[in-house]
Amino acid sequence: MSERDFTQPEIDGVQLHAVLFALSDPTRLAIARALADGEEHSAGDLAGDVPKSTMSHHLKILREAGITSTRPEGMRCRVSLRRTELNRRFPGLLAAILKNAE
Amino acid sequence: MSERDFTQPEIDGVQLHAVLFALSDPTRLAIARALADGEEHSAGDLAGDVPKSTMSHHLKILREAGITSTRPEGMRCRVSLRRTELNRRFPGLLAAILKNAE
DNA sequence: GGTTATGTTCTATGTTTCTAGAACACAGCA
DNA sequence: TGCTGTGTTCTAGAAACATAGAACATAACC
Repeated sequence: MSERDFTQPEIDGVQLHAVLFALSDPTRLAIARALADGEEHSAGDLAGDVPKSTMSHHLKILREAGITSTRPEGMRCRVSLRRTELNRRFPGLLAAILKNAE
Repeated sequence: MSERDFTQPEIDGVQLHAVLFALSDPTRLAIARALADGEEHSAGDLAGDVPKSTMSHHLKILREAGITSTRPEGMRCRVSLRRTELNRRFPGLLAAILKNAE
């Protein structure tokens, strides 16, 4: 085996309350804001002074809530917002949250 | 003394993550949806088969998050959405959540 | 192979949250 | 005053969550 497992839910299975819960944590909301530039970021890039195990935990919650997508690239990982998909599933939701998080 | 205390935060002090957290619980999201008709509802009216102590707990969280307003009237209480105020504080947020909760 | 860099998983600790029964408080009414 | 309806507060147990150190896994490079 190989290839790390970054399973993420299909967009149609994403639950509204899970999205709201994931973004109700200040640390995770900050991560989402950082990803709002549309670029891929590495976990270390997003971490700041948060320990990496804690960061990994938060990224997992965001990923499993359907908010982010994580892709392995070499020895780091690339995290991005599932903006288009989320907007199809919950029109206007992510935009409203991110805008009001400024 | 008298008059039950239903203190609610001033709208400018309402925190986004608290709003998201309050609505991340399915029971509370259902309460918010029921209140979305713009009418005042009593706690018992909203309760369904949820025990009243549990209901009181959820209503308190919604109230302290700044989402609802509770007014005592006789021996019952009147709960309503702070829709206009919330929309001023976080434009488009509540509408996006309620619409996607359907 | 050995070393370094980047993250994940494991494990443990403490906090918060959910649920709901029991007791209490208040309002209305006979 | 007593009785009933409505809801809050108290209390406790279970479950979920946040945090973070330690160990492990993977990738790149010497």
